[in-house]
Amino acid sequence: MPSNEPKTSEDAQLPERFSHARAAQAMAVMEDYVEMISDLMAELGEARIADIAQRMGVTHPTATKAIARLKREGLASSRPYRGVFLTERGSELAERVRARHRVVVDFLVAIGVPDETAEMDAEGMEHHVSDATLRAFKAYLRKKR
Amino acid sequence: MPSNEPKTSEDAQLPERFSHARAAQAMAVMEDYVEMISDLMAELGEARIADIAQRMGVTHPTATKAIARLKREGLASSRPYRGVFLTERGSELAERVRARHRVVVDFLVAIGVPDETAEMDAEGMEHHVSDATLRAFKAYLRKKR
DNA sequence: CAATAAATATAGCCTTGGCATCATTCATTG
DNA sequence: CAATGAATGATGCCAAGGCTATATTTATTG
Repeated sequence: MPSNEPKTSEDAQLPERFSHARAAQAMAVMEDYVEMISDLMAELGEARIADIAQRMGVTHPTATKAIARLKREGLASSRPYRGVFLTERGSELAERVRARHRVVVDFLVAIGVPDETAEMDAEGMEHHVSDATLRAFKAYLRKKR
Repeated sequence: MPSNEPKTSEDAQLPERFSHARAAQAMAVMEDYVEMISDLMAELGEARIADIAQRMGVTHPTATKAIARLKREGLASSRPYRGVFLTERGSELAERVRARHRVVVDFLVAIGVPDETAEMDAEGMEHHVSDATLRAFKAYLRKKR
């Protein structure tokens, strides 16, 4: 028999799907923090550790550690006892994330998901929404309106 | 001023959204393994560590550790050098996960996402799809067909 | 039925993202 | 301008989920 691999038409899960999902998940936390910092700066003029932690629902040490990672990745900057700032790259990421989040929430609401639930689900789903899927969401919203 | 909290109408992210997403994420790995074990048993008659690891795109020790957790959580059972089995609870979970996965993929395809992308995105998204959102997906599919 | 190959198990290490606790610095305000 | 309370920082702990490397067991086959 020439073929031992599962037929392409079958659903016998390729490992790439899982590693891809794992990679997306690894970005998720950073995306959330970056967006939160951006929100806080817009709302309050500054992003303080205490506020970040409170809104993320974690303790300060956890927030501090996350921000340390953002700094390592070149997305944020901060000096002791001062607030946190986003770098150019951080701001750009925040904008993309914010826009995507909005589309996902709007889309869910548009297909009949209650507002609160849409917010809940979007928070986790958004990190796994590819550009292609995002375009499909947008297309649906355009058509519907 | 009587109110210091952000108005309910605003989007000032409640911490619950994030902790909820984190909780969902904590379940995600177990859901994936349980579904994979179920798939392998259906396809090959047994679920061996090597196959699980290969399909999940991880090394065997990683798969072994994940299965140890499933056992601790009462979702799977296994004896040394024998395959892995699902408990009653494990099988039920696998069925729910499989059904949800199918709906998410079908839904994405229905709104115009390419098959391959739908599979990719669904793999990450599905774990954050609530019952309410799942119902909305199903409703859309019914209407569309 | 012994030798070898393939699976499985075990151990140890790393990173991430949680936590609690304690020390330090900042900022009010008495 | 000192004292106190609130933020921040530092340290150390834990579990999960990756990995490599090294036993050990099982299965196959010469």
